[in-house]
Amino acid sequence: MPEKFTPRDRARTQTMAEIVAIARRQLLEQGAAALSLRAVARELGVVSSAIYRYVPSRDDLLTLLVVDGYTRLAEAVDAAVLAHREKHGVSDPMAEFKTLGHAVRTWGLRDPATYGLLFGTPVPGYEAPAERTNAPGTRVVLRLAEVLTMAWIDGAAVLPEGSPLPDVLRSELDSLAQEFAAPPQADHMAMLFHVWAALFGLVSFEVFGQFGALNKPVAEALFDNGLLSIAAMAGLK
Amino acid sequence: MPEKFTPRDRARTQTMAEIVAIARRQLLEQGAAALSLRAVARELGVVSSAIYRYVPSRDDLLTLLVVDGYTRLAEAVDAAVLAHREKHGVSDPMAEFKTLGHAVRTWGLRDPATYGLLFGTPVPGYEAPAERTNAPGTRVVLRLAEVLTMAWIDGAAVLPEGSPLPDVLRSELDSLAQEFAAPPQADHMAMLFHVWAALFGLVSFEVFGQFGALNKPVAEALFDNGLLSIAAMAGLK
DNA sequence: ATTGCTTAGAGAGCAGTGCTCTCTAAGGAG
DNA sequence: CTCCTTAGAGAGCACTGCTCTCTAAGCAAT
Repeated sequence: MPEKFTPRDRARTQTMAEIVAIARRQLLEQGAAALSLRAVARELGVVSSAIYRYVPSRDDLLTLLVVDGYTRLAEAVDAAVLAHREKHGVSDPMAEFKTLGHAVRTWGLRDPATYGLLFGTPVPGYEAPAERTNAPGTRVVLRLAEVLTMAWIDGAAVLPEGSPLPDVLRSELDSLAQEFAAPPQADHMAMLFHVWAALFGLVSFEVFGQFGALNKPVAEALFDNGLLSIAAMAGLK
Repeated sequence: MPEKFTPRDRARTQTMAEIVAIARRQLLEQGAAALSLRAVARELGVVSSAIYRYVPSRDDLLTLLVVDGYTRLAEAVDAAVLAHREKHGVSDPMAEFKTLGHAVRTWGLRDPATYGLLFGTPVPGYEAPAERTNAPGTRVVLRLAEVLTMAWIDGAAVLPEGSPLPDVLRSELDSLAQEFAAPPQADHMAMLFHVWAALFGLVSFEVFGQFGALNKPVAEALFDNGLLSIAAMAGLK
């Protein structure tokens, strides 16, 4: 089918993009709570009621920004990891893990408000529609899974032994492991999850300022050290 | 000095307590964003301008709730750990660590809005005044430090070897370690920090619903397993 | 080309918010 | 009893999200 684009269509998608751009800037500069449809409309040069032609509600604007944020984060992470591979080959999972971790941290520190929107307190009364956010929202975990899985396969990482998983958990994780190409089993899935949570715990504490003001080089060194501990937790050397 | 309490004084502190109680309930039921001074005033049976006699601003109300939240969390954690000690003695740091972790998780799941206020996205434009929040805000870490430190001292936990800390970090952490009674050195402080971050990463992911809807027994088992991995990271067996 | 549906935007309006101001009445100390 | 302080009332300002109705322009079919 030919799919015509009338001038109106083009104007619409352009206005839409402009709205997201304006909202993103306001989010960056003033935080999520200060994000206002009226302010966006004002900046767009349009009366307040008019943006409701484009965005049905404030929550919907947030969803737009959530999707946008997940996508940008995933792209930053992918770019960092792939650039590393480009340069050093795929043989160093530890280095790749560190690269991934630092990419997440750097991105979060650069845009704390969006980071908070993605990984912080959920906006009350608002639930991100899974069908729109799931795909972009899982890209980083999937990349992390790829890095760790490769390490586990080729022996660069060996999962430390622990007590066996309880059955409820094992069966759940096994079915989840099906979706991966190769050998990760339930134990690997559990560890992947813990690494993921620990990494974001580290980043969140720093982005959200949970421990007062650490000066930059100290914070960086601490994060670096944290990545090493997390890697060790996963059996990665 | 005699410190008289006039009827007015008593009425004031009582009204103050009532305000916090109402706000807390509203926070629990509708989340931080929906917390409104006017709503609190309404429920207090007073005209909207009147609560400004008690609370100078909305942000200040939030501070009140932050302090209140930190205190309640710390009390829940302390109660759990101390109850465990009461029952089993102080000889099992692993069990104490798990008790502490579960206490944090349970508390967070029971009052997600307050948990989010404490550990989630900071309210933009609002900075918790350190002189009021620091003391209650550090109680849980200090308890965690106590548990781990005891384990490190009596050999129940042995810090895994890693690459030495960079100097900037080491000196910073060493001076921080001064504040503790006994042997923890910079490496221990770093690990304490990572354990703390990993624990809250785990809890936050669950409280904030970062991974869709896991059914309860699975989530519990996963968390349990996560605690084991974190403990292993700290060299705790 | 004219008809007729769809759309972008304007404008007014509602109910709610935080916060400030002024005024009244009661509390309490000298 | 006097005089200062305080709790609360009430009006008002500037802002929010969102809805409604109306006008003018886009666009497709006849």
